[in-house]
Amino acid sequence: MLKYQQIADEIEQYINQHDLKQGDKLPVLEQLMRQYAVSKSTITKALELLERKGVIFQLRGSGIFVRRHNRPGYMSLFSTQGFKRNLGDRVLTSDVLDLSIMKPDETVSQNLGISTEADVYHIERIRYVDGELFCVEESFYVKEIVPYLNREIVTDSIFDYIQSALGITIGFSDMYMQVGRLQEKEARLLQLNIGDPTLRIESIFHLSNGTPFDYSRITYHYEHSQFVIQANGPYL
Amino acid sequence: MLKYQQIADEIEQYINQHDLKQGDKLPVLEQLMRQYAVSKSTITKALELLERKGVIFQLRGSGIFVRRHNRPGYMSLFSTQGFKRNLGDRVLTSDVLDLSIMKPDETVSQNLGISTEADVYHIERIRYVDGELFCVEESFYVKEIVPYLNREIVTDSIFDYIQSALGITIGFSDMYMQVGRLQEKEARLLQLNIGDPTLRIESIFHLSNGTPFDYSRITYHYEHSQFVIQANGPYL
DNA sequence: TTGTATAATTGTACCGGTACAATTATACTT
DNA sequence: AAGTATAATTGTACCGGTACAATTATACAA
Repeated sequence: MLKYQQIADEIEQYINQHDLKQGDKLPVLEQLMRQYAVSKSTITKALELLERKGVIFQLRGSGIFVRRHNRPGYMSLFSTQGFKRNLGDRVLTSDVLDLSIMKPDETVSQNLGISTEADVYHIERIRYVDGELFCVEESFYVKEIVPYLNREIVTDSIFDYIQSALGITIGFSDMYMQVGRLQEKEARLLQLNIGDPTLRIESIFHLSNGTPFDYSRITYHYEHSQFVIQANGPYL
Repeated sequence: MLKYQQIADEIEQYINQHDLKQGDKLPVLEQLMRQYAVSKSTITKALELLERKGVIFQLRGSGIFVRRHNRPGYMSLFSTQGFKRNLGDRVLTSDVLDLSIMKPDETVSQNLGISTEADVYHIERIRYVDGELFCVEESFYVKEIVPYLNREIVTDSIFDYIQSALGITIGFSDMYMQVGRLQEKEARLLQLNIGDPTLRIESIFHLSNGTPFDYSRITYHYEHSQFVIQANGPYL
């Protein structure tokens, strides 16, 4: 494991364990250097990670401070995208409605940048947070990249599997979101009514070399989904 | 202006002017070093900025590549938060419904971390993108930090003003979003019907020293608002 | 007490370097 | 043509350093 990641993790743990609050001051850079016995740039790198993650903010001439929003019940928008971690103490479970191999239609092949003749895994799941209906998700994985999936993997966490078992590293994702009304099938699955409000997010996940490998459409239960996004500058 | 910001801007311009597409390769690091006559770490910093912004991705052993999503009509979620730039060729205009000084209620004072006795500016605007109804926004600015606002400033861009004229630097923001149904007043302003779907985003903007100075609530017209978020790893 | 100049603190910009792992190109074999 | 070892390419991790601007603390004056 990389030094700066390790250090970032430890600092974050420290913050959580000591239940530090917004504005609380952390040890100064030089102190952290000594404490972890690494160079300045390594500490800087670790702190930068934490800053991006919304865990701290740094103020030159002053110090390093804890950043913490104060609204329980809001999930990070990014933590719900394919990852079962980072939901804090909440439990994410799934019902698998479908797991099959198929040929993609025009839209899917377009978004994944593959031919309509290539194989894709098709997965449909209902997801729950603490037992409450959270969203329905339909996703497509390029079979050439993710050659094998089974019900167990798909019930748990697909992303965990493809990273740990297949050694695939995920690079970045594009998420497209819009608000709309529920259609018949979605409404039935979410136990809501046709025409009810909903949030839809389409995501395209890319390997670190830029190849798309997963296209997914998530439809959220509007009453049980609220998200927080911690954004950073620079605001130019 | 900082070197690495300057370089980042120039590289981004280059990409746009030459209309490079996803996957196109940029000059290698060493070439960029020579080209801009700066050290490796400065180029690295510039590229890191662009990577965070979703403009490029880097692949070690291979090169630096252009990243570009291909859905016109989707606005970056962050560019619509207080900034009139970065909307591409789209035009953002506003109708100011109210601009007044008042005492904050409990909710507002809580979110801004001030007493209910402190003064705040209250602003209510309807916002249009290319003339189309986009959202209604109600925002509160701490008067002690932003001592003066007028109708002209508020019609244009508040953030531009407080940064350039007041020299205030914005640090970070927390955004809370959820989907719901329109209430009477919102529906009227957005020319929609009561109960129609909507996206609501509350934002708290902080100075770079962590002090909140702006709390705002935006209610979006669900038919004219679709957003893109370009996310980066690491996905652990 | 209140302001004000001065000094100490502290993170950031930028330089230059070494080592290395991941990728890609090349040469070689089968 | 297709695989395979080898070398060249290329970005990232990490080190250590100087200079500086923003903040905060200190000492002093009004």
